[in-house]
Amino acid sequence: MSPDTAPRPRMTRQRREILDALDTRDFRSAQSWHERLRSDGSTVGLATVYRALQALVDSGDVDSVVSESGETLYRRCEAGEEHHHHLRCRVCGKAVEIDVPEFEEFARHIGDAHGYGDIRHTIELTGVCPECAAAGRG
Amino acid sequence: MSPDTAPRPRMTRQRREILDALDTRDFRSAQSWHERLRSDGSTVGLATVYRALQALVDSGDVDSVVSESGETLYRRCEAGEEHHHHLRCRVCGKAVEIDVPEFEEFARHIGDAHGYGDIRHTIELTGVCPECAAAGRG
DNA sequence: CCCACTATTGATAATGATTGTCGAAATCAG
DNA sequence: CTGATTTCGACAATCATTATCAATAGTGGG
Ligand SMILES: [Zn+2]
Ligand SMILES: [Zn+2]
Ligand SMILES: [Zn+2]
Ligand SMILES: [Zn+2]
Repeated sequence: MSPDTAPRPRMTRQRREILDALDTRDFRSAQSWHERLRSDGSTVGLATVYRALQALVDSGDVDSVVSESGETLYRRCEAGEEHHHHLRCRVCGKAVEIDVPEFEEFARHIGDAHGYGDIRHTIELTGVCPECAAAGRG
Repeated sequence: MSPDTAPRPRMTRQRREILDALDTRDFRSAQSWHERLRSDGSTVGLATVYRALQALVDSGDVDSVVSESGETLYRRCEAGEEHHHHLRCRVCGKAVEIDVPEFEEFARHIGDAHGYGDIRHTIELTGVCPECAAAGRG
């Protein structure tokens, strides 16, 4: 019942650094982003990176996918909040955004046909990017 | 250099029990299958359940998917080794097999267009099944 | 500019799923 | 039946992620 004043987030040095690091276009784990930040001179803590990434996912500024091994990978996307999917390199994480026009409607139909509600879908393509293939990392 | 004789797996009481338990049609975590086995009177160990499920996935007899939370879920499918996808209840795990006709070819095209090789794809639909919705578990 | 009030940080402990270890028990070919 | 090997299972170890909590640092007012 309390007015519940919106708690506006503070702009801290750590959050600036994390946003800056996310400037690239790869899917990486929280730990990987943390390593990169540290190697770039930041002293940000791991827990802070996890918290910031989670917040960014919630606000729609960052996309996350769960890898085959169960790790969560994060990436700042070009499409903003718009719904889209990815073709991601399994080796280096580099991703391009794709869309699957026919599928969005198809998913709803399938759900209806089986009486399932609140349908969500996951579509991810993975492969080995040209660079990784050339480097024999495939 | 050694002939490397194919080591055929032994049929143990535990493996029989696990295969029997998997007779149902839900996606469940290894821990969940283990609980069910124990509550049905089995004394099988958790590690054994993990090992058996992994082996069954490798042999193509069981499907696995990684849930949103990163848990791996297992299910014996009707389609055998054939490639297919699922519509799964996020609450109880019940799943139906679906196919996504045009997508298989589409995936390859997208991969080629971006120079990515060894393309794999994941398509999973999740929702709340009629039973779970009726029970207010949605 | 200084203070007080909190949100945030970060080192570390805790959690939870999964995998590794290793002596004991069980399978199965001979 | 018997011995060589596989498999079991209790438990420790690992790995990603989350919770703790005292210390630190934005922010808004004076
Ligand atoms: Zn790559
Ligand atoms: Zn979509
Ligand atoms: Zn259900
Ligand atoms: Zn497919």
